[in-house]
Amino acid sequence: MNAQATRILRDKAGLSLPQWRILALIGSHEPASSAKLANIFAFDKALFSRKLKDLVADGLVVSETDENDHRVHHLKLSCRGRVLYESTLPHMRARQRALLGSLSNGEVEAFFSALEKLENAAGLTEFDT
Amino acid sequence: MNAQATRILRDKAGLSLPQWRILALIGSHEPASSAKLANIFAFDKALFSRKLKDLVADGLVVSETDENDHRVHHLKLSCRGRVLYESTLPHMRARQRALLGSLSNGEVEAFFSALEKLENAAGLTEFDT
DNA sequence: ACAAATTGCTTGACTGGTCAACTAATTTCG
DNA sequence: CGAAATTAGTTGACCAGTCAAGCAATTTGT
Repeated sequence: MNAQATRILRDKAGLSLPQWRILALIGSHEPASSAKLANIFAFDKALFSRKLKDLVADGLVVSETDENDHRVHHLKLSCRGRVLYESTLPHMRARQRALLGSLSNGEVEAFFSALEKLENAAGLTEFDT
Repeated sequence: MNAQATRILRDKAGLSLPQWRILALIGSHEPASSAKLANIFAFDKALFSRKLKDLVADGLVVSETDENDHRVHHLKLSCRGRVLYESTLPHMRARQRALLGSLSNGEVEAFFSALEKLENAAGLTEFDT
């Protein structure tokens, strides 16, 4: 599944998967969001920092430091970034529909429910024995 | 979940996750199996080769080249390897039970069924549009 | 028999991802 | 105020995993 997404993004947008995730995160959380807000999305801050740097270098994202707090950077898509985001989004939505379309609504719900339970079980089990 | 397994293996056996997977693969497919047989288990052959080298260097696995075909290596656990395998297996089985125990039998079945469908959908969808 | 294809495996180069240490800016609190 | 704790973000080091190229042994086809 990962490889599929990677291939689509490379062919359609010239982006890596983490780059797309960040671009989409910013695109869907504008007008302003700091990396901290993105951090809440279970996205490693180190990876975020590095891939964001690429996006800024490519001119897809503009980052300007806050006036009051010089630590925070406000991120938004550049014109090119927004165009790329909006032209890529339909492809990724289509992929998502195609993936989830192989399952019934009930199956989708059960799948995510089970996944969540597994995650919780993995996190809570201590195994000090 | 991955991190949980990694921590258990580090604490109980001093193994990395891929090392354990290889050790368990050999341990459960003795008396003899070449890396090719392991390759069928969706295990990247490059990673297999490198991690196997570590296991051999650590004296947990013995590798002897086939008499007739000098390309293939027959792999089996050393004494220490077998002891480690058999002492680690219960911990990993307990983990698996704890994980799957958070789900009903029906949920487990539905989860793997959905996962398989998703994998197929990802593999088959072409997205040439 | 012997060149060409195949097979088993190794190596190199690269991306993704995680953790810990670090810097700098800011807030908290005695 | 000013030292200590917190927060935002960067960097370094490392492991997992994948892909392609390579090498040597073997099989195939003529």
